[in-house]
Amino acid sequence: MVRGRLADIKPAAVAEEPGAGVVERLFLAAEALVAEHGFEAVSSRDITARAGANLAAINYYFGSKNLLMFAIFKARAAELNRDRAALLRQAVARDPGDARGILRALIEPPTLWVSDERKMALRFLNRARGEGPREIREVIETDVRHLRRFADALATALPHFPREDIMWRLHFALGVLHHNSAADYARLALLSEGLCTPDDREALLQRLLVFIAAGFGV
Amino acid sequence: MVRGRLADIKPAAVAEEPGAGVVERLFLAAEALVAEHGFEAVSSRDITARAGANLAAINYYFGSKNLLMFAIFKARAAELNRDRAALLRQAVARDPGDARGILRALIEPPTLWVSDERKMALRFLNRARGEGPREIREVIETDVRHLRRFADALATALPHFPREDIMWRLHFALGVLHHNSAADYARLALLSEGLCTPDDREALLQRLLVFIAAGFGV
DNA sequence: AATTACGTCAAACATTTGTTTTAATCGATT
DNA sequence: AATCGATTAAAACAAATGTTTGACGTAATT
Repeated sequence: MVRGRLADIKPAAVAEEPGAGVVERLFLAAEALVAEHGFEAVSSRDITARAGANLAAINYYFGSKNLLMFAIFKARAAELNRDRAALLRQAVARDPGDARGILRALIEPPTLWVSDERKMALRFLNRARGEGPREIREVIETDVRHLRRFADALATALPHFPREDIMWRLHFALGVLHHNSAADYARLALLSEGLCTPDDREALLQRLLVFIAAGFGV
Repeated sequence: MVRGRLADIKPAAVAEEPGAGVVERLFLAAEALVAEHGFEAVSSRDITARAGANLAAINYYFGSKNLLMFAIFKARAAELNRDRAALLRQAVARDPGDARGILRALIEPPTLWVSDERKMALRFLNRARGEGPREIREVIETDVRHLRRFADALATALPHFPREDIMWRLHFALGVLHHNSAADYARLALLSEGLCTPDDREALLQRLLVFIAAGFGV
């Protein structure tokens, strides 16, 4: 009786082919369902039905429903952080004093993730922040290593800023970025009478960069 | 057999005295519990236990648990909107071209709501945005009348801005404001190594105003 | 005093949830 | 071919959920 083989799972190896393994299908089904309907609205039965798997599959392969969610979160958060870290490295290597480049490294990945799978990943991560299981939210709250890289880079680029200022503004900038769910865009589209849509991602990236960089005075 | 007396309820009349009526106690208990633990973590039994009421009281007085949540949401959202609208009126009457004053009207109420009851109300509203029942989220998405007042005022104050720009920046500004849960502050405190805490509300208001006004170029 | 409406209470209801169990099935290796 | 481990399948499980019921008491009204 083998159970809870979480250690064996390679979360990055997620294929989209319909004939993919059960583990991948569960991963993608859970991610898409949560992205669309939220954590609480998605049951184990919904996930296994969409994945074409048996109800027991989640517990067999992941140990529990929450561990499945945690695996998805870890995989997607790692992808996002990796993209951001790479851009941050490039920006700092190019010019350590270019605060705008550093901010762009923070903004660009979530803004330009536009493939279907990536969109789902982003919406999953966005939801996880507020609705996700306690284990996930704790990681988000307590693991600040990724953000500290940006804080340090910004402190170097803006030596005249007190560190407290850097932190607060970084906090505000993250607020802008997290406020990017489909629901938020729906309200914006309604408010602007269809004038503002998130379709043109390059334009959105520019708007975000201009707004946030202005907040940093650069 | 009388049931679902929602129409009779005056949500604004919320007293804090321990001897208050069952309706008020249910209202405050549900609000506080949701503020602290989130919508999904709070059951009807939790609420009635905290309110010192019978399990059936929620359905008797409000018709259902969701209608109770909706009543709380309506009451608190109305309070917040009323405060903001009053400040907006004053700001525009003082100087229709003062964009910063308009933005302050948007920022000040949620930032200076510091009494225990008000803090609970804010955390409830913040949670409602993402985790709340569908009915609440639909109202948030579709009822943009309140925001449109600010958009119009900003458009008047900043005539050289294309309306699209106003809308996007207002959208970004709301992102900053919504990003104000206890969890977010916990992460900020950790990230800044205790440097940044939301205790000094006047200072926080100033920081928010500076950041957002800069985003509007004013 | 009788009646009526209102409020409270404990109990039960029907669902749905995540998880576990037990058996059957498949596939490769011996 | 036989065996053994890994996977799938169906069923059952216990716990928790929101809601409803019907009885009981009480206070006001007729």
